[in-house]
Amino acid sequence: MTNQAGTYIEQLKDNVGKQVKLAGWLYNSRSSGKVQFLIIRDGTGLCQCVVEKGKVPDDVFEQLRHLGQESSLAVTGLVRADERSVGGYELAVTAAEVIGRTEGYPITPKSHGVDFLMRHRHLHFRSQRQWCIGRVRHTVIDAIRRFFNDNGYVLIDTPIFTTIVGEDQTSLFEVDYFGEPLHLTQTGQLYLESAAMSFGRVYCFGPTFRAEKSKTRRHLTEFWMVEPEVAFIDLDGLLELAENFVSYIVARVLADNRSELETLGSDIESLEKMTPPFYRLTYTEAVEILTGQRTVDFMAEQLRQLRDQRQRAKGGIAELEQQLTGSLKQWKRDKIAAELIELRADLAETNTKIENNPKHAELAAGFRWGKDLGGSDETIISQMHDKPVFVTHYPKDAKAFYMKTDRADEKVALNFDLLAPAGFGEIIGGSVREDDHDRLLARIKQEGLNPETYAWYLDLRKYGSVPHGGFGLGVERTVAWITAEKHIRQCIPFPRMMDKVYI
RNA sequence: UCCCCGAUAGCUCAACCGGUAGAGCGAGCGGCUGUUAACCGCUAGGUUGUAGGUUCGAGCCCUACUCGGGGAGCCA
Repeated sequence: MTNQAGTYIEQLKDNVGKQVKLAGWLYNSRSSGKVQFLIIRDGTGLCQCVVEKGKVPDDVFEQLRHLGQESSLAVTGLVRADERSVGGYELAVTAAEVIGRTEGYPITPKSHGVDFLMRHRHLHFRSQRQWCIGRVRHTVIDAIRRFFNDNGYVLIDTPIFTTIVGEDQTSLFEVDYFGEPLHLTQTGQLYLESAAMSFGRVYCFGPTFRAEKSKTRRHLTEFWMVEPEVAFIDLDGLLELAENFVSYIVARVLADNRSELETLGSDIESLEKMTPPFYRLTYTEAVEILTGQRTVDFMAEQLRQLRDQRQRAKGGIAELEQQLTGSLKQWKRDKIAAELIELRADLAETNTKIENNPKHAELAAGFRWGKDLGGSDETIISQMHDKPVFVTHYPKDAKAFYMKTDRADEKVALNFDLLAPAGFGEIIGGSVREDDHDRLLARIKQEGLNPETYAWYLDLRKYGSVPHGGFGLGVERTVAWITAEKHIRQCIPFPRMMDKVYI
């Protein structure tokens, strides 16, 4: 079967003045009696198709007038540039053919709740926002592969069924593997280390599974992670690699998906500043900031701004309510009622932030050296910076057994997290790996892990051990940060969350 | 596992002190030759999450449960 469309919407700019045929779905339509405006999407973009009475057969005009949202159709017409149209081009329709009629499409052009949209995920894809995010995700993944492929890295596919524990036993999904318990991978890193001793620079890229009982906007039980691993590298080398890598991804999205970012409301100006070097803080410095006056002031200022915001919202609501008590035309009342709903939703969100602010301030102030940084602590640090922040040298006891101890300060590990700016939080975690056989063995025992299971991993330290390290970047968190999407469940096609799989 | 919030029309939300449940969008019909989540008129659409309780009377108060949202811990 040949493509029924002669032309895709993204090609319209090269076809001005020509007659073309488009095939797509009816995204929205407006009618003005003798002229109709059909917004059609075809996967490559949106196009306004203008249907004038008399320019098409009367029965076709009538059929289009009653066509439901998301009906599929093919339209033929003349391409012309018009500032008033989405995308700047429109089609003056001369012929149209309905392919699949639709009645009662559930997702309307008005707002919907998260749960409703998730239950209609298979249809939600068609919405503008999801379409934009999907295209950004595509670019992010392509940029990830290109960066490593162009810089001498070899792709290694690490297993999804694993016999080893990377992070924490409790966060693993167990599967019955012909009667034997195995686990779904939570990192490819350990396997990757063995590959790094062969190829030097390697990376793995695939789905990762974590059974953490986390119900937050930055958690999924199944997510995609890319992990490079490099032989003969130190912590500074890793930080440099990570900042070049992240900067490259952002630059690619800015180059390939600018209009999507605009539609999504991303902060393009701020993304353009994402160039090396990023900020560097040690964990100890981060703790000093969190427990110091700077954070007290910062949180107080934030609270003040939130309260202002709340006051403004309340004032707006009161004013609108006052207006409603007067005598008004019905349409005016309705309009005010709609505005009230929006203001109340904003107010509720602001109230939640106000409620959380003191809790987070308290958590930060009460932070003691030795704990891992909490989500809210990361948020505070990242909110204080306009570029990503590396936090390095965490207490080794709070970190995984494979991380190398800093020989200059045995209390800390040679590791780092990368926090995306403006409150997005952690998108990368990485470290230099412990390359001393006896130290690693001791840590494995200390964690209560079985050294026999890790015999092969210990072998890597017996035969030509070298300093090496790597990191993992979460794809969905990166996409969420770049697209300014609040929840990472919107950044993966079919999200799997704690206790919740929709379709 | 813990803390906070919520559940009312297909969807998003109103309903003052407890007194017969209302809008917008969507659907259907009609009007309008440049609309931008178009607009205007009409029509249809409800066992207020479930089970109890208090009351002359419960969407509203009380108890339990179910489901959903946000956050903590943990993490990419």
